[in-house]
Parts: sequence; structure tokens; C-alpha cells
Amino acid sequence: MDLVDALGQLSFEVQGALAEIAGKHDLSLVQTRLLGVLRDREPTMQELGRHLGLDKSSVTGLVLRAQRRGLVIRTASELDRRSAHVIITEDGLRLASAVADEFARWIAANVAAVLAPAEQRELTRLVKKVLSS
Amino acid sequence: MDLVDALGQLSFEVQGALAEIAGKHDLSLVQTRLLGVLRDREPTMQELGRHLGLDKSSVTGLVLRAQRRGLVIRTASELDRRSAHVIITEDGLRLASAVADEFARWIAANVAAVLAPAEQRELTRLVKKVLSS
DNA sequence: GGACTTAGTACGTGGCACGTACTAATTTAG
DNA sequence: CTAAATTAGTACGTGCCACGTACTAAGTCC
Repeated sequence: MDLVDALGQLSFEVQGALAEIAGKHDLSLVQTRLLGVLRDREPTMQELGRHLGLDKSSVTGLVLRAQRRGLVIRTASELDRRSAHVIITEDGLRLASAVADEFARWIAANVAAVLAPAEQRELTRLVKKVLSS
Repeated sequence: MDLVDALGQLSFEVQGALAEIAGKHDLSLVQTRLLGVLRDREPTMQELGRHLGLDKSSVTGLVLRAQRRGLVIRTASELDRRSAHVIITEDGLRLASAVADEFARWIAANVAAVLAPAEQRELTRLVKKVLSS
């Protein structure tokens, strides 16, 4: 197996685990990403679309469904009355943290557990180097 | 950034690239995986579901859409007349190869290009170690 | 003030995934 | 050897996701 296969498989593995964890909390992968983005931002719909790589028309429904479940709210912007800021609620924050914690535990059990500490550091370093490009 | 964030982000990055490449060939990520599985197998619908981690009722539609586009065919099993084997067509093979090649080029440009040869080997080794667990 | 641009929604289409309910073929029990 | 249970697959309804197009309302530019 070469680098291409290794990274391809790894990405499916990690995304699969994340999807499963999210599913246990009745969240889709996209909803989870949404909440993740909103943990440290209060973006407009447009900015949200940029962060998630989605069209603005896709964001409408995504936020609508999250709002129905009480995970986010929309507030009118005061600077520009056309735009709305999306803000995560307490419930949303709790869910996001729960998923994040469980994901961290999955990494610990499935990655960290099979690598020596030095290997973990090296893997982190290499991946970061790739991501920063 | 720690190991958890690094692997999370990497998986989104890789899957995003793969989805984009697949999209250029009018394939979804799932269709691409389907064709990938079929490159070296002629599974029944059930086996296909197991490989992809999907319910059998999900596989029906997936294969149906692929069949409409001439990417796969279904043939009746001779051992068990209840089951059908899914087989990739020449067109399907061509598409699968095109996506795989382009993905390999993406890895070369975005991963291999920023790592020294020894680092690439080390990354591959570490990822394989994780996957084999 | 009128033309243009921008933020967001509405709606229709298509893919994806599931659960449930069904048919047909096969296997198992009695 | 039939009757019951299991298995392979499809049909259908639901909901999520993503997009393009068309629209409204608000802001900007002349």
C-alpha cells in the first residue's frame, strides 16, 4: 500500500467514525461541522457558506433544520439589515462538545493507542506540515 | 493543534479533494467508492452493502443509478437465484481509473510535494500502522 | 431617484441513507 | 415432503444534503 491508498483509506476511516459518533447524537456530519464552526464565530449566512464550502442556498436549509432543533438562532445584523448572524445556543454547544469529546476518545483509542508517543508526535508534525501548505 | 485536530482536518481535506475530483467526472463520493470496490470484485448486492457499510435498501438505489448510466450491470447468480452479482462495465472502469489517477496526482501535488522522501515514507508507515489495527 | 449589486429565502431536482413492508427463492424442522 | 422460518432483493416513504434558478429586500453607486 502506498501513500495514496493510505491517506485515502485513513480519510474514510476517520470520517466514518465521525459520522457514526455524530449519528449517535442524531447529528449529520454537516450539522456537526456547522456547530464546530459556530463554536468560535457568529458568522452571517454567507460567511458560514464560505467556511463550509457550501452555496448560500444550501446554508439556508442547513441552518433552518438546526434552528428547528434549537441548536442555533438567527439574529438580525445591525450594520446591514439584509444579513443575519447565526449563533449557537447552549444546547448546540453541549452537543458540539459531546461529539468533539467522543471523537477525541476515538482518536485516542484507535490512533494514539497503536503508536508510541514519539510516533504520535511525528505523525502530528507531518500532517500539520501537509495541512499548512 | 494536536493529533485530534490534525487528523480531523486532514480527513476533511482529503475527502473534499476526492469529492471535487469525482464531481468533475459527474460522480458522487459514494458512486466512486462503488466503482472502486467493483474493480476487483463481482459481489452480490448484500456483499456490496457490507463493503460500503450500507443497508441493502441503500444499495438498491445506488446500483440502479449506476446501472442507468451504464457503469455497472447486474447478472443473476446461478447458485442462488435470489441474488444478483454487480459487475463493472468498461465505461465504469474507465471512470474509476480516471478518478483514481487524478486523486493520485492530487496527493502528489499536495502531500508528496511538501514532504521529503523520507518523511513520505514515514507518514505512510505511520498511517498504515494505524489502519492495520 | 434609478440602475446595479448583495444577503438571504423559496422551490424544484437529484443523490444518499434508512426503516418498513413486501415478493420470491432457499433452507430448516417436523 | 410439506410448512415454517430465513435470506436476497426491491418498493416506497421520510429526511438530509447540495445545487441552480428565481425572487425579495436592503444597500450602493451614479
